[in-house]
Amino acid sequence: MLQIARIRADKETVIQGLKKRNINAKDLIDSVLSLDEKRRQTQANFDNSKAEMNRYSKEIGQLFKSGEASKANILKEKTTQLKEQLKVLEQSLTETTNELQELLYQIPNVPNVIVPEGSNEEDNEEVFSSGDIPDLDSEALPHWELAKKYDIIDFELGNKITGAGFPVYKGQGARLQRALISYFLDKNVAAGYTEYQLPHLVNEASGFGTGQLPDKEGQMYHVTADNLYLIPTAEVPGTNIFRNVVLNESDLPIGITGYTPCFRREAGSYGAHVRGLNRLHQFDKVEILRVEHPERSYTALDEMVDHVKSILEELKLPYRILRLCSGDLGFTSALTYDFEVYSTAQKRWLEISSVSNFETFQSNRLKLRFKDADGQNKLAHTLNGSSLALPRVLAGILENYQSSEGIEVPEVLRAYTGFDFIK
RNA sequence: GGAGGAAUGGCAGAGUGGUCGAAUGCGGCAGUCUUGAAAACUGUUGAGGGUCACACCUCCGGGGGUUCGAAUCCCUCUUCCUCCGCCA
Repeated sequence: MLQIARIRADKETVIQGLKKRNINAKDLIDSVLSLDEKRRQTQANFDNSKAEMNRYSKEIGQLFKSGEASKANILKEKTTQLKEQLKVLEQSLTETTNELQELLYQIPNVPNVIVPEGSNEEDNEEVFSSGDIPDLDSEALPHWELAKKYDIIDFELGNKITGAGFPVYKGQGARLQRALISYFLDKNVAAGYTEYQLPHLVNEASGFGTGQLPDKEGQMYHVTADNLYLIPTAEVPGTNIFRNVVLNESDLPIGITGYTPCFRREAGSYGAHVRGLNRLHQFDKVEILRVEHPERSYTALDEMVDHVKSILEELKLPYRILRLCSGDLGFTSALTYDFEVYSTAQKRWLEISSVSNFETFQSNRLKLRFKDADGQNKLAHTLNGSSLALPRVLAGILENYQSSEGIEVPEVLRAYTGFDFIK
């Protein structure tokens, strides 16, 4: 959520920024500003009436104390009309505030100036690529075939137990998964992130805190009996640690990492793109998350990108980094880098990480602040990224490391898996 | 799951209808004193809205209600504690 103060002070920059997202926000911003004006006016009216009422109450109290009950009762009668008026004003204030809030919820984050203009993923800007795409022979298999051949992932069993999109990892497949999780977490901890184990279900307030609610309600699994939601990403419980928190400036920066399963309904997804591990209802992910001083957040973003890079270098997978264009940029993000690994057998790129700076967009909604040197409370910047999403990394490993002898385990993982080859 | 009790400022802890945004203690900050520090003393110390700045308004777990007036009374939800039951 954008700060109303920013819109008030810097209306044109906001409109220009949103134009990049192909949004003509002028009318929306104008309604926001006029509603804001109305809200403040209503607030002032309410406050004045309330102040009057408070004066009456005080006076009545004093009259009762000094035994002048009849005088007090006369005053009491005077308050009835005022009371009615207060009720009306309060209702109007609530309505206006809510209306304003709803409009603000509709406005996406203002893209950073370096976000390239564009309408869809075609316009994303490749900023880096690394690793050779192996020249596989014609017998190269896509990962779902490899999974079957080596009996390491059982999609049908998942269908039986739960439904489509809930694969079962078996034997070396399961151990490879566990190895990846441990390896990612160890890398993150070594880079200074504090490891957390977070709840996999969250309440409504947390859903609102990170913006999954009310907009994307249909994307989450909802446990209606207890009104809890299965997390679609560790970002939700991880970021809500900081809901309604005032930090000391010296607490910053904060870095957190955690492994969680992620649950996504993916309503409306189908076809070849959801084949195998490409798109699942349940998958594993290790997340990194930072809370930063506004002056440092873009340095932090670069650090995060470099960190994820180093993981992919160690895994020796062919990958590229994209700077998302304005049309592909997420609602809450000001700047996002996507990491994609090349799926050699499918001949397509698979997104395995997305690293974003939200600036104050999340913290404004969360009320995540820090006390600066002058004792002022200011909104902190939040960032997060995957390091990494497991299924597509696994797909990348299976496909890129395959040979007639089996699937070689990337060297860095061998200490974790305890085996060098999947045969 | 059942029965009781509780939730107040960074922490501890008073306050059971009327100048209570809230006593007191601890902690934090500033000052006096000191070569420096400690101790002692003095002052200060929550958040949001609003204003050029004041004024003013809101907030005592969340939501709703009663009342001229609510931290205080009522309803409801949540969380914590004690006891019973169940259980990895």
